[in-house]
Amino acid sequence: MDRRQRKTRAAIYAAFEELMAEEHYASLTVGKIIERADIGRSTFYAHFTSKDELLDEMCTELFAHVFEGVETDAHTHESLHDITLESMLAHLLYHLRDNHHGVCGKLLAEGEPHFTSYFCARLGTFLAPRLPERSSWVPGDLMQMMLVNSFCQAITWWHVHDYAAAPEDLAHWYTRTMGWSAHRSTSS
Amino acid sequence: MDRRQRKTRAAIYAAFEELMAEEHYASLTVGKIIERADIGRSTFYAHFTSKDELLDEMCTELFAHVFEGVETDAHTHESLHDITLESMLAHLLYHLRDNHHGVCGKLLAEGEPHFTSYFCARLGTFLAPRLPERSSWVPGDLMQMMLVNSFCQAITWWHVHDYAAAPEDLAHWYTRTMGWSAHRSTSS
DNA sequence: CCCCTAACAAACGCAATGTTCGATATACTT
DNA sequence: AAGTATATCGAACATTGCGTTTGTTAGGGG
Repeated sequence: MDRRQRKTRAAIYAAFEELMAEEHYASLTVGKIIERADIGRSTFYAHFTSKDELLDEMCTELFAHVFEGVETDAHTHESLHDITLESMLAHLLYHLRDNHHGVCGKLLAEGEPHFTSYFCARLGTFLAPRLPERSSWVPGDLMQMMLVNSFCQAITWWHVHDYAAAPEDLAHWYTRTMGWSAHRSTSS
Repeated sequence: MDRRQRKTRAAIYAAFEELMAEEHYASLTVGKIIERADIGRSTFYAHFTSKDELLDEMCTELFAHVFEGVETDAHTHESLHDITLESMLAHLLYHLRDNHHGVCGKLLAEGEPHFTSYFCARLGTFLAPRLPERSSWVPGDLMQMMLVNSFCQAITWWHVHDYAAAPEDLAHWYTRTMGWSAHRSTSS
């Protein structure tokens, strides 16, 4: 890729992250982004069609880091047979807190619909194979929606409380509330 | 109140509900509302400062009907000692489905942040005194957030599936998933 | 070195917001 | 029934943000 393109892309990303730390995503405008990034209006639109697309692209990267990071960490730091769902979730929470200044928690807390649905979808595919067997008389998709979203709520709560609790505690509270504290992860 | 005011107010409400049934709340504009209501622009702003305020006002009315309806129904239709949390929730679901063509489910499904937080808050005050005692080592507000939001997810799921399931079933699935199916309501 | 193309600035049309103002019509009051 | 108050109208206005277009400039890659 052209060096100029890389530069402006980086500038946009940097401005975007700065601004997200300063105000709500909903109140961001393309005008603010290009001002902060110090680029021309038409240049922005040469790279992204909207601020939502910018967010999408950032999510793709971010989720790749976070979720893949969790998988590798889980296999590295613990004996394979000690991987519980709870410890996986604790790992995930570490990554969510430390990546990009907890932007995931922030966006969830803001209730940003785009982001929330995107994040829930990704979290769903991550959790689905790891969930314990549940009573078969509850529709699976309903069950998954509730479980995934409860975890999002936990993240939101964590963010609102400035990440004061330990990730392990939060993971424990979540798994306990959902009724499978000591379950062993079903995936390798 | 002046008859003229009542009339325009009613026209605005009617137009608003019609339009909400036709498209997403987010895509509504003041222009569409006044066109449908057939009133002048300045007239709208004489009554509401924005479409969000219109929604807020509608929520206040709607929630009053729904939640109060549930309370009176519960006391009317069942012997006092047979009131379980699950049956309360089933009642609530009946009201949510039948009031204003399931507008609550629609707005929850659209992930409208304003509405969702408003609804969750109201649902929280409704559920809080009725929840079973839970393990004290999970922060109470976190627990409530997860429980309340899971119920919202259940409503969303129901809406997406065109309210095909019976309210009793949904309430049962929810209480089972949250781990207190047969609990007796703690409030009278 | 030269061509290619990304970036730029400025301006545009568009859509939606929320406000203002004088004229008109409608409702309460007596 | 007449008179007064006021709600509505409608048209215009400034403002903000969007997304696009244009010709020009500056920089990178072959």
